[in-house]
Amino acid sequence: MSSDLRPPTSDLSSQYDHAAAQSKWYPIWQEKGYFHAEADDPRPPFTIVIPPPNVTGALHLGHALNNTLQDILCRMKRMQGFNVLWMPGTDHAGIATQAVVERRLLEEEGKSRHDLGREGLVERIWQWKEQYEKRIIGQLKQLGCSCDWDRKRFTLDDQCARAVRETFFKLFSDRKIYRGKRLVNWDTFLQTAVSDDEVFHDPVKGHFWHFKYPVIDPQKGEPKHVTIATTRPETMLGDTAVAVHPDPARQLDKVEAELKEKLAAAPAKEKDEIQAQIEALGDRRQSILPQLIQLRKMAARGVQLELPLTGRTIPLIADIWAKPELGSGCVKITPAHDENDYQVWQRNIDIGAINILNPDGTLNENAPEKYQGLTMKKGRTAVVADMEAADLLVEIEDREIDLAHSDRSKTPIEPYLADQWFVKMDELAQTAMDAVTDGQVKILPERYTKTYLDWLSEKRDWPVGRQLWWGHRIPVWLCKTQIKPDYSKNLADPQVVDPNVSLSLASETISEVKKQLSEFLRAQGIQASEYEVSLHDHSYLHICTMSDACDSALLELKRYQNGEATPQKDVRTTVQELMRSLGPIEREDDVLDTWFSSALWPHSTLGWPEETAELKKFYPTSTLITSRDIITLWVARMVLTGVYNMGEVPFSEVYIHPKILDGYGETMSKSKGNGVDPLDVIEKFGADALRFGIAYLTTETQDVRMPVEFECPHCQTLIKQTKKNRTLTRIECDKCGKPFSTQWAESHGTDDDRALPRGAVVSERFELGRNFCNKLWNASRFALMNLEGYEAAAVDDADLLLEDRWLLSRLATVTDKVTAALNSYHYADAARALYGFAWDEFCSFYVEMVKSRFAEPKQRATAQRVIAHALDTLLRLLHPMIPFLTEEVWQLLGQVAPERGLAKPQAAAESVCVAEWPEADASHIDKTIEEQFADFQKVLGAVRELRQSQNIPPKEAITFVVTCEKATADLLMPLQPYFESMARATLEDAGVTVVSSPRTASKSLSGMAVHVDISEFFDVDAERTRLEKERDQLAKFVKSLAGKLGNENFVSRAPAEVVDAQRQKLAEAEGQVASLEAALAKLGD
RNA sequence: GGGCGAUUAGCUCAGUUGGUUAGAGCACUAGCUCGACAAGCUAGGGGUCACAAGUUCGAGUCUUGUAUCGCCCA
Repeated sequence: MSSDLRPPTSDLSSQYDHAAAQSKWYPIWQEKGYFHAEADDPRPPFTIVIPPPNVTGALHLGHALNNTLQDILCRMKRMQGFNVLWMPGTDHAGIATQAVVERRLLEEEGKSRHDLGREGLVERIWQWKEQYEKRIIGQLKQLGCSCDWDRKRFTLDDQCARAVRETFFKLFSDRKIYRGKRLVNWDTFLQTAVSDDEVFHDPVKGHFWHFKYPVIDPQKGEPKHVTIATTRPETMLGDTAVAVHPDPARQLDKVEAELKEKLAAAPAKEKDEIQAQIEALGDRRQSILPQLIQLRKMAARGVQLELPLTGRTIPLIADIWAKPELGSGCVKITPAHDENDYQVWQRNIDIGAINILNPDGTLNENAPEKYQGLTMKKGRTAVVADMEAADLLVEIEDREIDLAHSDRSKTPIEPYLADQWFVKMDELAQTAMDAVTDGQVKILPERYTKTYLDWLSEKRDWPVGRQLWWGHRIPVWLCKTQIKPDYSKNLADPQVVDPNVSLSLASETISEVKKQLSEFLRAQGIQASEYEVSLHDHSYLHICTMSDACDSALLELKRYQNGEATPQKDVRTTVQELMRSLGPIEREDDVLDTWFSSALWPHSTLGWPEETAELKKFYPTSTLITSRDIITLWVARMVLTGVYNMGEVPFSEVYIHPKILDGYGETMSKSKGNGVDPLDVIEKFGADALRFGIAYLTTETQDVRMPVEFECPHCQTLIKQTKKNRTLTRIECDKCGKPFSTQWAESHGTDDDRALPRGAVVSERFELGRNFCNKLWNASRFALMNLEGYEAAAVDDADLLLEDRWLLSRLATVTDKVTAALNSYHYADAARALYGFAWDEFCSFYVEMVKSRFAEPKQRATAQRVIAHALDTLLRLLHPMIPFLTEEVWQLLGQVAPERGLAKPQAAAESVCVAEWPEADASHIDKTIEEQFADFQKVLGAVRELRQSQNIPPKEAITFVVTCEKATADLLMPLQPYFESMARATLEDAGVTVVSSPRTASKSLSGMAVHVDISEFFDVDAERTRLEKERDQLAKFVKSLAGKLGNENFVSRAPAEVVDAQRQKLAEAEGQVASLEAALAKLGD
């Protein structure tokens, strides 16, 4: 694969060309099949399933983070010899995608989904999906992700559909799927229920209307009206009761006690306010309590109220939801349109519930005729006006209301009572909790286990139906039986949803229907195993189908019912019977919640329900890397379905990574205009820089703030993104004044805006990665330039110089550190270790020191072998983070040094992708060598510092001596050439007694002192100032140490080694002070 | 309202079980084009570790409280 390479010579550019490397290597990796995993590969498997990105839109920086982290792990594991499968794919993201396509349809063509019809719209969404899936996959490839593209899946593809159907059928057969009435968050724009998780709350300015409801036939002394207050007056049309607290006096006591407790604990500035509240409560005892007690008695008597405007009467009831401490103490109850009122209804089932809304948010036939068809907003105005006209409006207060909005359409949510499909969660949730508490699934960082367990422990049933067209259609047919069961038995209240009760009670009565149905279906060639029937609400049949053939058969039945077809003779009698006992049969229109299909992702992608070789080999997967906001929605549900379908958890570890925020600490999103397209970063800095930057900032505790800038496409000036300018469609450059368009223009701009050149959004935080890549590139160039004549051979330890041993020792340490860090998801630690080693040790010292050795024929060969080996190891360690650069250099290195290694040189792998992951050679780790080298570094640093502080021009050669112990002197003297080349300084002597020139600038180090001869550059004042400053600093340190050691408590209670260490430090520091004093004395006046 | 997390240099962040004079990158200052690298090199300035109390011989690190910010859940 090296045929198309340039020769590795010095004509390589001094800037790393990331674009070229990216476009060259990715296709080759793919052709070579490095990313493809086979089930019959005997090596141990390592599997990650990608958190499938939504096909809603292109990937943003958060995805880049998520996928980079996965890729780093996959690439390392691949090098470690695992059979790595990274399963890629995308998510159909039901509601989100349909909403995007619908919005676009409306904006661009002025059409609604109803204009297109179900098939037409779904067709459009498929087109959208194709377009964005392509873009997303392109982005992942640009990023360097080593996914097995031969196995790409989509949550709505045939394979996933099979898994979904199988799972649904299994759940249905296990009686874990039921249909119930629930108050849902109704999005009137999209006309679908949205889950709680898709709702956000926004405070808006609103009002509090106080209404009077007349009491019917009040007894003497009883009030003629009951006052209630509401923020949503139009819902009164659906009221079914007014509630008063069952024990208002005790409730007031309770509230008062709580307030007093709060008062005692409250900080001074809040005390006044709480005190005022307590007093107000006291007043209420006088003003309102007697009346509430009276109302309570009236409720017990069964008093009815007149519900104004409707001609209905509603009961006054007693319920704890009424708050005697607030407002009038009474509350209207609208069970079909308020969560709390719904709960009241559950406790007082007789009051019933009245749904006054149409799916489109207008008032329906349950409202009085004059309001029907009005929107809620218009209904509100009308109701308020009519109440006022009837003299039943008491007052209007201003009030801020926390209003629920749909995350998808951004319109207000209407609570709405609707039939919904649910998955029973009690047992399923428990299995998912057990998996984590047993330690079968480990969540990292550990604190997120709490999020997971807390959510599951609520065991709330999962509403899985969505009134959408884009998704897996629920495979159920519904119809009403015409056979009336005998309800003379004492049935549970039909309003209470309990499928088990209904089922057992009514089972006898439907056996007849079931028999007819199975006869019919058998005649159509349908097996009993292909469908499952259950009874709902005593008279509704739910037929869950497992096959398309079964659906066709039922469709045929529907056609008979509609008179569109006539049954064959042989089934005619059966069909006639069936048609007598069944009402019209309809297929469920709803589709499943997207998370239903994503929940199956780890096993559905591997072929379940087929028992595939892949499933056997790669399930359970190894690890899941995802972001914390879907721990509950996705992770928990994958565990639950994994255990349910496979009998085994889907993965053993879950790593939750941080989130990328913008410079203001806000989450990035397209809708805020502060998103960053990874491609912009890749174009400007390169994929390697992006990846390294991401790894570098992926720490365990913190989310990451990333201030972002627009880059002017005309002059490359960076313009800080602010909350204000991020939603402009065009910006004029601060510097060149020319306008450019922004990403906001794509969705909100005019054609004129979009015609302008686009300003990329980038962040200077990726400069770190770019600079690092460039540094490595140049260090590699240096090595390549000097490897001419390289011959592989075993290197004898005796031939290694101090710097070689030091480098190898450090390399071994770093190898261990990086491996351990990556294995435990400490990406930043790994990145920082590599950055520090490569830049500050390999480049700044080893490369500098080895320069002179390349000029020495005798030393050249060993130096070449060591540097080739070190570079080889470094490339392998860095490859998971910066795959393109490392591959580029790996190939170049392979041309001049095809065989590498110290003890036993071996042929290098054909690609760094498949090279072996380095193992630290423990025999190379040598603390003594590292300490000795540190002495050298200190002396070199002192010389450089003195040179600068004395303003000695860099070109001037200087001489210096070092006072130190003999052993140190023996170490330093042979390093003479390095002082020469790295500080342009000659070490003339070193030892216990050395003769220094009369005029020196000195620096004292622990156990050593460096004296630079400055006869020719002498600046007494500068030197004195510097020495004094240093002495004062040290004196302070000495004082603090002496104080510490003088403290009897410290000496007696601290561990001996700590005390000893302090003593040693003190002695050293005192020595340094003395030598500084001496140097000062030598300066004279 | 409940839970989780954060607050360290102008900015973005590290700082392992408490133990040197608290680190890095960017930005800043001064000097440097020496054949790997100006996206660079050398040196330098810059911090009361949010605030308060406590535990301890010793606190950026542990405890409690306060303030501010973020996220999740109701």
